[in-house]
Amino acid sequence: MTAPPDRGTRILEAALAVFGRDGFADGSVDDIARTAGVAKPTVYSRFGDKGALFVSAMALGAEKANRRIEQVIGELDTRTADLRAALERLGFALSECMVSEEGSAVVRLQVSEGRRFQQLADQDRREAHLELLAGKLALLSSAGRLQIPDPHRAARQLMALVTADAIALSGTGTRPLSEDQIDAPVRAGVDLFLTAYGS
Amino acid sequence: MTAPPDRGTRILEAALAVFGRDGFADGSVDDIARTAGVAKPTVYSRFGDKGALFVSAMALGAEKANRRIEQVIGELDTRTADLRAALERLGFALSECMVSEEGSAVVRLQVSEGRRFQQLADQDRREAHLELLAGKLALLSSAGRLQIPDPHRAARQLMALVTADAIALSGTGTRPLSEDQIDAPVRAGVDLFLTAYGS
Amino acid sequence: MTAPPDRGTRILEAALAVFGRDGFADGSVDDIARTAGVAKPTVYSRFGDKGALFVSAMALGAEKANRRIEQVIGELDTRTADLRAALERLGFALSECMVSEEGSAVVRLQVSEGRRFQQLADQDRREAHLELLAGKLALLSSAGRLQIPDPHRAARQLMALVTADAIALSGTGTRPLSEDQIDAPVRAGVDLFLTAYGS
Amino acid sequence: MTAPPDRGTRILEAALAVFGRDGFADGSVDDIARTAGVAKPTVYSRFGDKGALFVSAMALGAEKANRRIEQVIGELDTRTADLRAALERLGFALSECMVSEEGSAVVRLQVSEGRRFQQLADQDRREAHLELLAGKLALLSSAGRLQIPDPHRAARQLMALVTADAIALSGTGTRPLSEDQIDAPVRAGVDLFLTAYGS
DNA sequence: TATGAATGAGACTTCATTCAT
DNA sequence: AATGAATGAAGTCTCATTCAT
Repeated sequence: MTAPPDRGTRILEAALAVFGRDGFADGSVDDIARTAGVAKPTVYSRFGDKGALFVSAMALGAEKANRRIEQVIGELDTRTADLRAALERLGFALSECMVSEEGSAVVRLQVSEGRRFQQLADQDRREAHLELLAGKLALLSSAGRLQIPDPHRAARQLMALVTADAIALSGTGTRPLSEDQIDAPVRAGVDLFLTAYGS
Repeated sequence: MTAPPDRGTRILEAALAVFGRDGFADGSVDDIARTAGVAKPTVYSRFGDKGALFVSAMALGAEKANRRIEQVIGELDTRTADLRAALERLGFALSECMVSEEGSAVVRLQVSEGRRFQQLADQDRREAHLELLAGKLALLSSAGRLQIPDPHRAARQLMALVTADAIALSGTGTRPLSEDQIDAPVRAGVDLFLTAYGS
Repeated sequence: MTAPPDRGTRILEAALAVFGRDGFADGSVDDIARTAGVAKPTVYSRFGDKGALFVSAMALGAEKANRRIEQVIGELDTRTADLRAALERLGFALSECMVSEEGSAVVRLQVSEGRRFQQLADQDRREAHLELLAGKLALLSSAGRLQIPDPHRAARQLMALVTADAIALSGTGTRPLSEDQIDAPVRAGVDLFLTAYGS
Repeated sequence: MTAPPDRGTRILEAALAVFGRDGFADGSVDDIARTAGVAKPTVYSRFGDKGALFVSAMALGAEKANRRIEQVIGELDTRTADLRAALERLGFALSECMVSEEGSAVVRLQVSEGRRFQQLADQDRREAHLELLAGKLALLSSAGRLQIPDPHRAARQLMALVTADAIALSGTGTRPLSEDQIDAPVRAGVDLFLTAYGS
């Protein structure tokens, strides 16, 4: 299916892996070039300098993470019979996005390097995701399954309720979580959400 | 009032400032020593090496942050007439803890260096804070002001609802927030909380 | 005649000179790089670290010294008319090898760093030299010029007799010797040798 | 018997041990002070600086080594029935002096630091030892047991013959020797000596 | 265009040496 | 006289970056 990635992509993937593992300052361009199987000057001629390479690599990483989140939200079936179960599935999947190896690496790098590279903020499509989720909730409200006066606000709240604990408990992906450590907060969050907004 | 801090403390304060500004890898011991007004070997003879210095500095930073959070939670008056206002004040104050210059620096460093320095996890007293908050909620429940079957669970949820947006919107303290960006989510969070758990 | 030596060789020559002058611990890589006319990282990328550089430099030094000794022994003419004179020439030359600037530097470094760098022992071709000399003595014995039951043993003895004093008197190359300080022991040594093994 | 050594002596012993183990450059004053159980400034106030301390420590070490050698030579019984055995015993004992832990350490330091500290040459009583041995040989010659025209010269030769191999084979005390590696050259050396000078 | 080799700058760390007590 | 703590200087090593091929 996937064609063998070209040089540029290979470099970005390598950069993402190395920066994700070692951080920006400790991730070495040498290491990246070696991992990508190219010579160092190739990296420089393609991407300028380490900072630009980092921003490009993060664009790739954020893109992947964003797509995954969008897919997860997209899969919320607003016409399901069992709404609670559907919301819980959404919550599990979102938590998984946050604590997964790759997902959490991107988050960690955004947090730790957000100050130095303000551009990283532009790569974060959080607002878009909330918009998407708000749309779903609005549909559920229209259908009379929920009573939601402000869907955007509800979307933010649902997101916070189902992901906050996974992030905190895992140390932003640093420590592995048991199934229950993910499940319990999600179920509790959905429960609270339905209590407040349920019809 | 406060006596001039001794050398050891001055070094830790300097380390916290420098690491908070530049991160662990890019924060230089030279810079820390200069900031503390001591010679570099003094730093080494006191703290061993850069990693140990970092852990010690983070202990100081976490201690400060923890104390502040504990104080904020402690100030929640469970016998207030206006419960909503009291919870909102709590939410504002907690958000402020997370996005403040020093508080967010500690959080960023915990996130970015948590992998390299697993000890940082031990400095995080999140569970203790939640216990404290759960106690307050249990009191409110006993007093009939709220209906809370599981106070620990409710504490987690309240914490998530009132702080998640401030953290996300500020880029973990990286970008300044308008008053409203803090207030609105807090008010919404408290509202949801009271809707679900209110008597 | 000799082409300008390449970078690697220049570095090794410089290292040998610096280590020979200052010892391993006090010989600085900075100094070596400057002497070789290259930048410090060039040294590191070529040779790994200071220890490996030292071992490589010693390999070069030992190689030179060994070749010289082998040549000296090789030049012993077993068919000469004046055997005493030939053996004395050999003794002078060997002594010269031991107390010469470069030769003694190698010896000093082998002695002082032999513990830390056990590999240095492998660079010492003393046994090979003795084998060579033993062969010559065996020839002389076969020709009836000497009566030598055990040529290896005799080779060791001759070597000891003609070099021990030069080494000791010069402080392993540390102090200059007068002609006579070299000549007298050599002559005495050869004399003893011929007295014992002469036909 | 021996009173508990005073502070000064304890420092010198410690210095000798540390320098002997690590060399002059790598032997640290900190380490010496710790080993001696005193504070660093005590070392400085007593001995001036590291170089002076080294020279003093070497004086102690050389003194010990010299005394031992003098005792060994002194024990050569010129009226023994079995002269060969007596000379061999002398040779073994001298070899042992050269390759023993402490003896070889002193030799290595003299070799490696002889250039920097020319004073070390004055601590070497080699000529005195040879004089002592020459006296013994002269007695043997007078008694008709040996035919020695020049006792000083013979002393030098005997010394070289019986110690050179032990020193070379052990890498100046760096590598352990088997019994035979010491014995064989000594026996061979004495044999040669007796062949040449025996009556 | 891709690379092997080179470099300037700077980081961490250690040590001999000295104050202040 | 002895010490705990402090420091200036220096050394090894690494890295982002650039020539020359």
